[in-house]
Amino acid sequence: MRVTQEQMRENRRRILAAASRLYRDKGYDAVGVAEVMKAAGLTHGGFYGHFASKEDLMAQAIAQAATEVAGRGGDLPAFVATYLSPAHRDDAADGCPMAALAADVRHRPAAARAAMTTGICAQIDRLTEAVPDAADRRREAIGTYAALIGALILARAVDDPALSDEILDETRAWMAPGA
Amino acid sequence: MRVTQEQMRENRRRILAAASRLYRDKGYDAVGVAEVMKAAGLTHGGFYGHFASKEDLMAQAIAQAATEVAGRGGDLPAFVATYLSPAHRDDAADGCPMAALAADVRHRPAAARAAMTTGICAQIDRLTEAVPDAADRRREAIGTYAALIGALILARAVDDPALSDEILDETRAWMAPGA
DNA sequence: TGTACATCAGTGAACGCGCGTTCACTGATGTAC
DNA sequence: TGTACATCAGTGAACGCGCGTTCACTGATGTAC
Repeated sequence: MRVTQEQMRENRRRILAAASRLYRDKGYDAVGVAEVMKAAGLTHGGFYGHFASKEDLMAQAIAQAATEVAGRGGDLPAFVATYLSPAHRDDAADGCPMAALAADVRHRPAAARAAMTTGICAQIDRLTEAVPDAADRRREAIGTYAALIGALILARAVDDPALSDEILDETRAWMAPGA
Repeated sequence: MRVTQEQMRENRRRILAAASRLYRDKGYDAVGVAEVMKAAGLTHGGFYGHFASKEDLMAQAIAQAATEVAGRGGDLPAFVATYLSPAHRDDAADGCPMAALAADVRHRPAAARAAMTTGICAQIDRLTEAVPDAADRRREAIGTYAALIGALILARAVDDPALSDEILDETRAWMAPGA
């Protein structure tokens, strides 16, 4: 059943969006091609009309997610508070793709790593602009980014809710001693 | 071919050690039971005499790795420098199990998460003791730990060596402004 | 504008490979006498 | 101490399931006249 060219582009967009959500939620290895296609409202056979392989999908899903992250204005404390919120911790599917996938991308082929690198660069640049004028804005941005991602990963790994909350709260307090 | 009881315990130790190394190096999903057994010098059939399942092995491998992490004295700057060194980044197999596996453990069964939680708690406690006397030693320990793990994960994810080095160096400098 | 036909996005059955797991068997260990 | 035997850690072939990938087919789209 052939579909409109526009419908085909829309289908491709839905596949990427579904893959991005599922990968962040469950991890790359736990998500199959059939599951992604079903989430996009299609059957698995048509997958290879859009992507060369499952690895190709992952690289493109990361590339797309990396460009989506943008958007936040220059309010760094507000960004930090949102990033280290329980809501973000508990909703990885709609959250930061780097926190969810950066550790995994180490084991993936070059294309996925390249897409991840682009996203990390962009995020560091964005954070650098958000840092109040100071001598080492980029250093501040990198350190802050590392602490954000590390705290979110630790808070998600731990099975004790109180400890998880403590990691989020204390990391936030540690980064903004004045607040 | 039955072996000595002591040899059996030694074999079990070797399986756990091989699994711990392989998981840190390649990730849990990429390492098969047969590969672990081969690395331990055995054949795959004997695996289930030692462990109930692959998941059971992972939980026990994490539990063991978590207790091994100990050892560092109270020299926090030296620990940070070692942790954020290129050598540690490039040798995940022998490196920090939390940086390698914490993001992954979110998708694993309860036993693995519990073992990881124990390890993270222990590491935070150890860091807390290493922090010079201050009002919020535990806060400092948690924030430092988050930054260490986040920086190492980012440095390992990125495919640009210069950026990777920069992440390690700037995070270290950011955490110790006085040094 | 209307018609005939070639194109091709999507379908779903099938393939093949890898991996976790099982099991009959082996032969050295440990024990009872 | 030596012998006979039961135990059982390890072996390797085999099973079965899931998943990535392929492919013949369908039927709506887009195009040539």
